[in-house]
Amino acid sequence: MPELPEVEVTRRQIAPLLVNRRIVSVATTRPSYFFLTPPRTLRDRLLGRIVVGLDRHGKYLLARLDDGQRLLLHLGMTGQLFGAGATSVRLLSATGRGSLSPEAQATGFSPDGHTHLRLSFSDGGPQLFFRDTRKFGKVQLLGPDEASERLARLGPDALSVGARHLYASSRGRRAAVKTLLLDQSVLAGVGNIYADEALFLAGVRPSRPARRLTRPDCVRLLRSLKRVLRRSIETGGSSISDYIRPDGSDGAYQDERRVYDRAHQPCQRCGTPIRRVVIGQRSSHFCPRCQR
DNA sequence: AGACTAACCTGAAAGC
DNA sequence: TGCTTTCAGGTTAGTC
Repeated sequence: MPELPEVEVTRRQIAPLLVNRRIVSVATTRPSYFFLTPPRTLRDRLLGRIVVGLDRHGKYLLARLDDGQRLLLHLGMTGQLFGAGATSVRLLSATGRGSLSPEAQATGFSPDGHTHLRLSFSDGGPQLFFRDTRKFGKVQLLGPDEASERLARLGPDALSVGARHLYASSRGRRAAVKTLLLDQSVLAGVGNIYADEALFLAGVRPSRPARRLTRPDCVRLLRSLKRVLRRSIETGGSSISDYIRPDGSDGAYQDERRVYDRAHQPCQRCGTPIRRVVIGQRSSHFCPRCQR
């Protein structure tokens, strides 16, 4: 369940392991739909490249390469990026690349049969691993022109979108507002946990038809959403089912959630038991009294 | 176009 | 105890 905050925390922790390093070997598991770009092609086109930056849009990570290609990574449900196999941290810092945090070394992760991608670098430092038990994650290499085309399917990043956009997108939609928030082509980055949390904070019931949102509703909803997302990034994300940070530690936002996975427990604001319903094939949690 | 469904995958948890 | 079923979730292809 990595959503925007977990992906952002991952981006920040993994960037030092990737940026300004030259790829010298690419190891993968067998071809599968996990590899939108086949392993062979990946290897051919990644060897010798230097990563010049690591960006995020919604739940996607995009590694920019020195030849203009972009490596797109999606963590799906259970994807984890981590570094390991450091042979010389000192070498890295000595070459002026910035030092890797000590935590980045001892991750508690270890490569196994679910580790689908391994990158090694010319400095002999830590390798980068992409592990994904359920293989809902994605790896795709895009040419300079393909990247924007691929991202065009996504709406603006949830952290940078305005209430007007949400209001406009909600017009004429009979489906639940919860579904709207989860629609990555409307806004990118929101998943099940933060949709529920934002709706609670805004006092909006997840089942409300999107077209019934007023402008003020949209303002409150977006404000709540950003607050929840920012706070989660601050606390390292939610470690609810599978997610742990690249450095191996747990996030802490799960301790702050108000409704997600709290069915039958009292609402922290009014004491009414939290309810769970299914909307758009997703479990949704809300307070029947605080959310209308 | 929007709305709804099934499929992809695996491990944990619940059911028997 | 041990086998079987159910469930979770992000995305996409397919159908109406």
